[in-house]
Amino acid sequence: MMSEDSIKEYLRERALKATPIRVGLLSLLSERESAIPYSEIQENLKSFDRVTLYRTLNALIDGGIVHKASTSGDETYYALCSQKCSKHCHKHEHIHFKCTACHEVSCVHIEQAIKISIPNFQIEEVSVEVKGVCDKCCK
Amino acid sequence: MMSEDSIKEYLRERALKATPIRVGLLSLLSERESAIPYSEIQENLKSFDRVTLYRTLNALIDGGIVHKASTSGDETYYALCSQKCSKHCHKHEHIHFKCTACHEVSCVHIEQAIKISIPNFQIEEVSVEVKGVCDKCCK
DNA sequence: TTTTCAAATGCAACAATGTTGCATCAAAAA
DNA sequence: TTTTTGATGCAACATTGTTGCATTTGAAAA
Ligand SMILES: [Mn+2]
Ligand SMILES: [Mn+2]
Ligand SMILES: [Zn+2]
Ligand SMILES: [Zn+2]
Repeated sequence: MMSEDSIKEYLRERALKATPIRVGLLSLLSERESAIPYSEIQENLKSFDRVTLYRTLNALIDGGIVHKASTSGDETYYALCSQKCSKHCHKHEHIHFKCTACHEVSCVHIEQAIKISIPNFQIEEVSVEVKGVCDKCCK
Repeated sequence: MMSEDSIKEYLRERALKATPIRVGLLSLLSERESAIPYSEIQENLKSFDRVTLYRTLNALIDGGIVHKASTSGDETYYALCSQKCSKHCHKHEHIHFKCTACHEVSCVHIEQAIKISIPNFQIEEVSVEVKGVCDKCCK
């Protein structure tokens, strides 16, 4: 949950104009804990043109503020990056979890570092998507 | 690489009619080591209707013969399942690797079992997608 | 071999996602 | 306040994926 002012500041810090759709998108993403599917974002920002929304998403992904949290399949989900991300370093040390009960997709930090090694392959990036039941739905 | 006859037999074993597009799709998939993106499959089977291709892909996925090897993002890739898969058990103990040099997507078996645990979450399925440089492109 | 019929196909139509070009507009700097 | 670069809206387009329905065909039964 970020205030409108801190969102505007955050954008300008990263050399992005603080336009209404950008502020709207970032407040939407910041007021949720989970990632949001494209269709729902569009629904929430339907006063803006769909093309502009796509350009906005891409601009913010480019700027290291937003990332896709796809979870293989149907819809594309979007979530806020940690403040550590930037245009030039856009790495995530978390997994994406899709709950089969509530269907929420969330970014989850895990303790164990995932180390994959394959003989004669050079590993650059590992992404892990997990399905299961989230803590809220478990209890 | 499977012969046309063994493909037909394989389909009938799983209660699927051995139609031309199914045989065509399976020979295409079996003559490659890597997964194939949808667009390329369509290009190779363009004598068939696009709708039929989609229905074929779904039927074979349903039957435990083919699986998606998505590798987060743009295109959907398809690959043959191991012969162990079936309609009712469709599990894969391998990762999907996308080479940033040759852009091939492949199913790669790894030795280490990936164990993810998150406190208070129930894990059902873990899928791992890795980017890097494949063995062919490394040497 | 011929008959039969459920299953598979092709076609038309549709919906959703995503992209590009271009004229206009506005945020932030000068 | 003016300037100007970058952001927006609109039209048009491409691709992916789905559904309904009439027609055809694979494979089993007769
Ligand atoms: Mn994430
Ligand atoms: Mn695979
Ligand atoms: Zn849940
Ligand atoms: Zn390669």
